[in-house]
Amino acid sequence: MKYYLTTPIYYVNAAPHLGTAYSTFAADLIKRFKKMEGYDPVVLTTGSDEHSLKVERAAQAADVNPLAYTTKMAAEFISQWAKLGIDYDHFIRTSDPKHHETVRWLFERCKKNGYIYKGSYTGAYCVSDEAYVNDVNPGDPCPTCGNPTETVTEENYFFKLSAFQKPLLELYEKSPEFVKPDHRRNEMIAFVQQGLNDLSITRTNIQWGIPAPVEGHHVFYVWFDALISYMSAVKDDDLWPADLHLIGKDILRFHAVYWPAFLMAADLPLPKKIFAHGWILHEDNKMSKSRGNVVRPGPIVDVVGADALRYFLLREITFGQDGSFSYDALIQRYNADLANGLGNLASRTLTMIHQYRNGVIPDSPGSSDIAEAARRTTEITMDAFCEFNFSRGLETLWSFISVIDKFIVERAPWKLGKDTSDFAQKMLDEVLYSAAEALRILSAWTHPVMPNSARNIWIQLGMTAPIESVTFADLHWGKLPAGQKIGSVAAVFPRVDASAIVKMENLEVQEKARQAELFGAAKAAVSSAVTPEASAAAGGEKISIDDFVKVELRVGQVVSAERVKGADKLLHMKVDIGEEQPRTIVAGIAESYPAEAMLGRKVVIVANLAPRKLRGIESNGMIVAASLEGGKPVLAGFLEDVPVGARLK
RNA sequence: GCCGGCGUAGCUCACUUGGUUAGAGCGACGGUCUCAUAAUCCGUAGGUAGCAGGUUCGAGUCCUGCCGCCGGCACCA
Repeated sequence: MKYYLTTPIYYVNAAPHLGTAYSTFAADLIKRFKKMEGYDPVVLTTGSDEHSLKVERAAQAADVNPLAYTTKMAAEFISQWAKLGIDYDHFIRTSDPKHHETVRWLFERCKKNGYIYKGSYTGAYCVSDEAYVNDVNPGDPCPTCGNPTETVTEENYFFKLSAFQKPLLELYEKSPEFVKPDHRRNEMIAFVQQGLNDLSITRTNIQWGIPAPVEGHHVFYVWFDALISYMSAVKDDDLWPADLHLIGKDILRFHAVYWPAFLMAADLPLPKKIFAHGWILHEDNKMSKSRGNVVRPGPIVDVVGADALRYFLLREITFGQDGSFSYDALIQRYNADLANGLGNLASRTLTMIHQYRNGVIPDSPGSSDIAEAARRTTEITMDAFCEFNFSRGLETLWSFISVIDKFIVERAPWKLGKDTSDFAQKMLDEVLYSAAEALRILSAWTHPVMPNSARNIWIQLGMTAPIESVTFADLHWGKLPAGQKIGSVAAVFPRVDASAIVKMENLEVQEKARQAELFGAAKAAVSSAVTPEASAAAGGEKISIDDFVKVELRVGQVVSAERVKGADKLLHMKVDIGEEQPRTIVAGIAESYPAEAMLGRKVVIVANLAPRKLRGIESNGMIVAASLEGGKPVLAGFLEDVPVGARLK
């Protein structure tokens, strides 16, 4: 029976970091686990999401065509995955002609079934960026460049998402396994119950995208492109539907709502399961470029190996929840679990077999207590892994390790070795066989999580069949052949000390610089010292002084401020900017600035912004604040005292 | 603001439907063994189960209120 699973396809504007590596590690683990369960073939798809205006611009700035640009970026992912030892089968790029064909095919099917219509899309458009701005109301300032947006209407193709409210709710109801974990499923139900709006699925202002098979220039918009790659990758292989889409919680809605709706519209089978995992936090903070706390996997792999990182992430973090990464915690777990635990068990067991039995596995049925412990360990771990509860599964395996360690100490084989009586020698055989057999089972079990280290132990045990071919049927007690000659012993997880952290941190600095150069190739072509983000933030083009003076910035003083009822972020203020009446301004700053703190405060106001109603209150202007990605706004202010009404220019 | 979740030892978490002195791993401390990677093993310390009430013979477990944290939506950016 086949098993087809996918990672998200990764957007090529940023290099792989710990979060993307995490998704991919987990997918790789599940692939190997499913193989052990006996599924065949087990196919894993990953890839790159390459179309967008932003990519088009970045390529332009780098003075290369978009395909050349994204090829370079995709190559970075491919080389990272190689370094991390990811065993994927397909790397699908959305720029692949095969994918273009699939997208158009799916579009035609949806259209034939009556779920596509041409309509007009009205949205906020930023003239200076020449781009539609999503999730912004017309008249709001553009989030990228800050210029006011305009309301523009454009002919677009729409997907009738609204028609799928009921079918989706039925799907969630009938297939409780479709969205996992359960609380995510509940969120999706709540979201769909609120009603669904049709989706605009094409754009006319983008060149770098998949042309829609319609009159005029229309290119498919992100989700009616990226999602379909899961299908494109295996279109000819009879693998659809996917058994699992593994994703991060941030893109759940697209996978759990849009994607099944597209497929239903096209009358195609639905994926079996969408599993949303959590985020990796860096020392309890969300990783983001603007905070500069992004951790990359490469340096960690260079110092402690990919297996150690994989083990850490999957053991430390309950799969599905957010979790925290720190170099410190990594090293601690490495030493405690891998070096002192599994590594040491392998080392002591194999050394004793060399020492007392000339490197030959003794002939003994082993201890029945240990055999029973092994059986229960497999049973519990199997349940945990089947539910993708990897941390629980690993915990179970490690408690088995401690059972063996305890068993060895109780039987004291080093004493038995000195006792030549038959009884003692038979007992010694039993101890050594039990430990070795436990080790064989443990290495097979840990193979999906730590492929290289597990193979290492497997080979040291003298096993000849490739560990990749092991299935759970091979895990029964007693399958370790007596008389087998074991290999030479070498530490699988040498202990590391705090200097490893320094090494990783130093390498991280280098890796950051390397990636910045790679992904910042645009900067050389644009202008001397601007990064791609900065140039994008500046709108990608220069404006004249005339453009600037159109924006009337004035100093104002807050004369009253109160929270807007029913909104977390809104502050309703009256601001004196030297006019007869104070202006009414509603601003989304309440989370960082309580009303009391605003009273009397001098602020910078965009005075000639078109009025806009927010929660029923007409706002006449906007307060200038630094807006950090994912962070709270910080108000602009002055170091010297400035009279109310003064113009900024 | 609406909906949902969580709050148990220094850290990470467990405790099946309410039932004896609330457990585990890591970390700390003390001891032990010598096969082993200053590893293993044994032991010790450490918890008013967020706070306050209530139901009950009995509550970490059920109910209410409050405090704190998180997620989704709204809203904002």
